[in-house]
Amino acid sequence: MEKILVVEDDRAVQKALKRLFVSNGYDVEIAHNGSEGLGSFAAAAPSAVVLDLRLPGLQGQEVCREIKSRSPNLPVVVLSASTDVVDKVLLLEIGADDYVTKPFSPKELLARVKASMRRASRPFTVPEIYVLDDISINLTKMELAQGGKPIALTTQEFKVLRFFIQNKDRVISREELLNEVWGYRNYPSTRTVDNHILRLRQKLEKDPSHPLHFKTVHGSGYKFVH
Amino acid sequence: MEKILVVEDDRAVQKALKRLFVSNGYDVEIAHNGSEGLGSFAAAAPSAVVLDLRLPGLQGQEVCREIKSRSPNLPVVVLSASTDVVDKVLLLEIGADDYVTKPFSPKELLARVKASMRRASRPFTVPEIYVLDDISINLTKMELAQGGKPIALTTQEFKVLRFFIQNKDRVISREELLNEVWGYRNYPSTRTVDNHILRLRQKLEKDPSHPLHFKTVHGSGYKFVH
DNA sequence: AGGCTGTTGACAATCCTGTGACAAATCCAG
DNA sequence: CTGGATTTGTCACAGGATTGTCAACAGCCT
Repeated sequence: MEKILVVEDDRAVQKALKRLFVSNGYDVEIAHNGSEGLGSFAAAAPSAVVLDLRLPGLQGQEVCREIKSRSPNLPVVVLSASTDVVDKVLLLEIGADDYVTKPFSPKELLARVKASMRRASRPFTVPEIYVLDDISINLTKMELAQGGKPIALTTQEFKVLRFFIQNKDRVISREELLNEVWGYRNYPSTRTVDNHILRLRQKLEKDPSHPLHFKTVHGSGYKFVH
Repeated sequence: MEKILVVEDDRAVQKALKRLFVSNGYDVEIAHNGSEGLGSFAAAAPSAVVLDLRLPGLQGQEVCREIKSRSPNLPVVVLSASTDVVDKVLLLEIGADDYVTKPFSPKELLARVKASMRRASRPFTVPEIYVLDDISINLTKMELAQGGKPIALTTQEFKVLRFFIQNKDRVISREELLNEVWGYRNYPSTRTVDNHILRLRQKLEKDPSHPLHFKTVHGSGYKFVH
């Protein structure tokens, strides 16, 4: 069974989190402060960490940084009070995978933890440069080129493309795509997804009306094949 | 949020159960008698049912049997007075997953309900690729192939196929299939099921008029064998 | 303001599904 | 065994749901 480490000093929140995760089939390990958290992290080998940024003693940020330096792929979801200035740059800097502001809905927290674990468990390492027919896709530089000539993709288009490459052969529902690429906050209509697929087809497929790579799976979503 | 259907005529017990489950993070639907229970069961799509065996009107046993015939995997936990002769054979016969005798401790009931839900949610592990004669069925990619050539299945057809594979050797009634594949909301006619079986036979059987895998069990439903 | 991006809504095209009708098979009572 | 009743197999079709596509709009950054 997958184990989740909860680092949190507030007893009431501890209890609520424990109940939430246990009732959803996870093991839970509780740590009351930062140093205890680091100890448990080493001893318990959790699959994910839920970390309150406001901790007595060793600061939450430090704990996060430390965990991430030792296990870069272990997902860490951060809790923060809504009054805190949650700076995305800070979160990025300390290596958090996601964050939730208190008060949070249990469902949302659970969804985020699950999502981060799913991302982390994807061992499929995608090469830096992915070659699709005569198009080369540089996933880190966010550049595409076809026969020496660059192909322009917008940021969003690129995110969608990358997600499809990372999940090639798997049927992706519009909902999953919205969750994973757009994030939980934004929820544009599903029509948006279709349009992005349309643009990717127009830019990447030889014959956009008979796509070879971006297949539609009627009633389910889309699938990238190669 | 997971919903629990409580079928119980005693107001006091209703209240206690509702409090118990709600305070532990579940949704609760109350039905006061058997026929109401069956109605709620169809409408509310609960994750578990707590059922008092002593009901006015339609007997509790009948309700349990009925629920189980429609959704064999839905956990049903039975309440019975301690003076009742609780026969384990009877419970088995009507399909109950567990039982608790009154007076019961809330903690124990909760634990049993949770346990039965956990058991039920454990998905029958099916290999990712299922091989049926010369057809390979990739259950995650939603792809079928026969001798290198792909076989096209619609989403609905695929869902039906997956359900049969997951329940191989078991006789599936049309009603159960409608519940499990189509969902509680939609209720197309049972003729629909026959047509989907027909299509699966045409696509997957060597001789569709003499099916080797999708057997019909006259008067009961269908059975997938392999 | 002006250009670029992302999103939305409308409409058409396409695909899928449920339904009913009839034929075939099966069951059952006599 | 036999005939009628019930259940199932099979087909074609219409309506509905899903998707492709386009144009226009809103938001943002410069």
